[in-house]
Amino acid sequence: MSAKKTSSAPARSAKTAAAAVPAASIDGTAASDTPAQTAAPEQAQPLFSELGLSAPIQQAIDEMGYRHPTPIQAQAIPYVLMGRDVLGVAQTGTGKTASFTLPMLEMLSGSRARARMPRSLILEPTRELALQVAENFVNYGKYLKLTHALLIGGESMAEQKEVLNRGVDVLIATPGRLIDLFERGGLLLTQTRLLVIDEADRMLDMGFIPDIEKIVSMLSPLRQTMFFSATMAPEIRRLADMFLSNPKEITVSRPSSVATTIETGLAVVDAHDKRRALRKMLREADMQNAIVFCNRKRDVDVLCKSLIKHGFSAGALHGDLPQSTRFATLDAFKTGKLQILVCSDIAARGIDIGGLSHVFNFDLPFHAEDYVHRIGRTGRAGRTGHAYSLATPDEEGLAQAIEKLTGKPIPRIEVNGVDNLDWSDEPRSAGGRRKPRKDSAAQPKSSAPAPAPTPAAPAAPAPAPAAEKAPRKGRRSDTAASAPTRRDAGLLPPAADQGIVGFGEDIPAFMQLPRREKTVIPADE
DNA sequence: AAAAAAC
Repeated sequence: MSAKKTSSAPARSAKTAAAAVPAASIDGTAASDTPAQTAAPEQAQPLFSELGLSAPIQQAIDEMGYRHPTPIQAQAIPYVLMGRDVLGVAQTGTGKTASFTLPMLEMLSGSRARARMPRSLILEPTRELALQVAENFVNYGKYLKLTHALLIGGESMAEQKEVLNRGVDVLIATPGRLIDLFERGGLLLTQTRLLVIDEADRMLDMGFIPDIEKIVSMLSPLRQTMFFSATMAPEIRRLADMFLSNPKEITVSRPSSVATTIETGLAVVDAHDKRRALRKMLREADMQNAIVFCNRKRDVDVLCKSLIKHGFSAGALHGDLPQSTRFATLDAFKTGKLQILVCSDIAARGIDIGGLSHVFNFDLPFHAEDYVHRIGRTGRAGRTGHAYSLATPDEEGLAQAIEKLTGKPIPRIEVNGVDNLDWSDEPRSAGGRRKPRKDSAAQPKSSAPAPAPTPAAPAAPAPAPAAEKAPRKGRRSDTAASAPTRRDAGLLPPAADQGIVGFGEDIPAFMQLPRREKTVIPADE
């Protein structure tokens, strides 16, 4: 497949991209996620060569060193090739992605794409997952002349349109951009006969289902549909009934229940001690690489900066970062250039990183099920994983919800060098949810409180601090004396990198507050 | 409460 990417995604080593398909054998034992393979190794395992894939695809599989399909692959591929709808209940790490990419390549290899009419469509909830699927197509389609396009937000639409105009065989998309482009007339889905809805449970959580319904309604009812979800909640079942017709249902479970392959621990500390506690844990862990989850994007930035400041090799990943940074950071982590990935729940599910030794929860997740997804990033391929969490004394409820869901208590652990607390302890810092900020030096605070940074700040014509209260609007008309600019027309965001101009010495205090992207790390010791 | 996803 000649990879026509609309993204500027960095090249990926075959090893990491192939991680969705567990290696057949590394050290003599089946590096499998499935009980079928570990429980009955003496049983003859199916071979890829028996699945009816043609020579170019088989050769790509061979070259990547795979001989045995995973259970979901062995079960799904024949049915997909038969033209059946498939309902797959499987998580990442089971080889799910190749269970649809391989037969899709086979079915598409006979003919060619037509302009603006993709022949197949794969829907993914996040851009990172979309990229991961695209890499799968590149790897397995290397001996086919098929094209694919990545249709995701955050990147140039013109470029994506151009690729679509030339015609693509496989379109891999996140819902927002797909609908956007469709509504602009850049896309026709009438010829799309293969549809994959991946990570359906997550799409549901993220509120994508109306979008998915809309997209499905654009497709021909003659299509073949593959629908994947990690769980089969009633709501998901209802969706499956709506989108699929007489599907072959395939369920594969992951053997790694939390207890057996992941060692867990929970330390209760004061909020002020969290970063110190984490550093201690990071230093004392026998750690190859680690993901650290935070509940908030802001905290991801703060924590990552702090870790770097303390000499750790860390990078940040969350949805407010530019797309190029997101892909580059993930790639650096996967290839070992970064040891620690600090992220939001953007990476809690789906993203497949081979050989991750540790997961840390800097915050306990709000929803217990997210805990399971987060720590499921480690403990793969037969190795013991490690998942350690930090909690504050007021978060007993979150911990209990997790223990109830998993049916296992999380052993309490203590971190050296910080106050190890108990649920009954009072938070050290009084004053409710917000910690009192000790950032006096960084922020020039005049005796009068700084005005809120709302451009709409209405009449406040105090004489002396007049300049301080000047709304941004005034600044614009000041700088753009005569000719209105695109920025004035609201076509461009306010200049981010150009310092503050137009005030001479009298720059309003609020404009000197740190910007979001210039994260200030509050003191923690 | 938070995160993700379109400009």
